[in-house]
Amino acid sequence: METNLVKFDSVFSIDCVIFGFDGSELKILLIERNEEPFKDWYALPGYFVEQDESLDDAAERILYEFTGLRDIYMEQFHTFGEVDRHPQGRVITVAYYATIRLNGQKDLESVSPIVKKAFWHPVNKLPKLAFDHTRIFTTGFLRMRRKITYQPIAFELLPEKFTLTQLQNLYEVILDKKLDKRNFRKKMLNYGILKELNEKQKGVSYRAATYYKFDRRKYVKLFQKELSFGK
Amino acid sequence: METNLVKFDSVFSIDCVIFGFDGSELKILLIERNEEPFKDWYALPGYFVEQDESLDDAAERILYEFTGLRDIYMEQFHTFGEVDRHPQGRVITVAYYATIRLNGQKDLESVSPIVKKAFWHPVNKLPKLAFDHTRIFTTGFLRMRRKITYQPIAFELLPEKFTLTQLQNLYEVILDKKLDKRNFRKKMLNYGILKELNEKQKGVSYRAATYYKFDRRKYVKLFQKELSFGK
DNA sequence: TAATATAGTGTATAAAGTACACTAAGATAT
DNA sequence: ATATCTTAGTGTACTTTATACACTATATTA
Repeated sequence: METNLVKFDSVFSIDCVIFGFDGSELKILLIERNEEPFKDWYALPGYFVEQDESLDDAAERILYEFTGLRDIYMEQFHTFGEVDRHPQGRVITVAYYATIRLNGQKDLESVSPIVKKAFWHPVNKLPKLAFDHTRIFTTGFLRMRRKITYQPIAFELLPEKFTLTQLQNLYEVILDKKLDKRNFRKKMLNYGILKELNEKQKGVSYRAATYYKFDRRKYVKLFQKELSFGK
Repeated sequence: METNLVKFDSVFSIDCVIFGFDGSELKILLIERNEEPFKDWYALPGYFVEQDESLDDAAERILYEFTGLRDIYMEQFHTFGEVDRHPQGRVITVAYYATIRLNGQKDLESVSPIVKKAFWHPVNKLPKLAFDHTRIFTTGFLRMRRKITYQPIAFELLPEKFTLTQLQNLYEVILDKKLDKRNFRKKMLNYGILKELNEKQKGVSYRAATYYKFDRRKYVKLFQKELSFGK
């Protein structure tokens, strides 16, 4: 793999683990690399941080350049600094993750020559990824899974309007287990962060489900009071 | 402040937020700097990562060199990468935290010329710190506070043998609120991770309390089953 | 032996989580 | 029109966990 590549002393990079949900499958955003090392491999969107930009800014810029996605709220989750993780030199990478909704219309379009294409891939049956990106993905996935148990981040993955069954499917996919329908609904509705809409599913060949949407204001209120230890 | 300092392009560093508890006060480990920039200022123990060491290794080494402490389990919690956070150039720092017990006997002793001295300082009334270390400390403190609500990390801060009242004091200091004695004891004992010892306090001028110790095996068992969403 | 200071204990109530199975409604085929 | 299919939608009893609250026990010292 190591051809006649430039060597560098030490650089920072960013890698992004972007989760998306299409209603039934949980996906992750990958790119196909157009540059050595790991040319033609699949990888997480990620690249070097510039001298004059903060980590958060770099994450936003790189995600845009590689995939065309903008205005995605990403959160840093871990920094990977093994000595040999990059064949060209010492690269320490700060990993970010985000959860976003997949509307069919959002086309991915790279404006970077480093990227052959960007695409969504189901998180099950991930192919081998470049560098240590498989490990980065796994760490990010576990972090996201843990977070969903104490913050209802699942809403960010769903379309604007969604049914309770879709919401439950998403939880089941992420947690990888079946949940009880009645208990799930009770719990979610009790949070008080769902608005029932005056609208039902159309074009389904069975009883149409009611659509809900997410009340972002109440969500913020509810989850900003930090967990307390009780009295 | 900026004298005729070396400039560097980009480097990684480590900073450590080490919490200690002496039975009544929660403290943090600080150093007094013996080197520009911020010579004579107080700061978190932290320095540059070498080319050939991983982040975790660097954290361990730097903590030892600066304070004499060894074999401390530290956990990475955030990476700070603002462009101007270091006056000499672009320094991205990976912050670690740990919670340890303060036995009087553990003397702090720096073997580094960069450090004038290392010492424990109460987390209340922290002095102004070098660089953005106040912010790093605050982020670490909030992380630790959150963690204590779902993992009994407090045991790592206490001496080998401790009384339930000491344990409760610690929780009250960290959470900054009073807890109910009976409920606290019930909850802690219910975890099943405490062993009651056949030994009581000595030299106190009131009824002596029973000592407990922490059953690390049961602890690990209990808190390795990840939080679940229920059924 | 009285005073003081902290250790140690129980019970009733409220809230949250869990287990579990049937009816309702729309679409489609006959 | 009616029977069939498929998913939506609902309630209740039980268990577990959290909360509120005040007195007795024991060691030390005056």
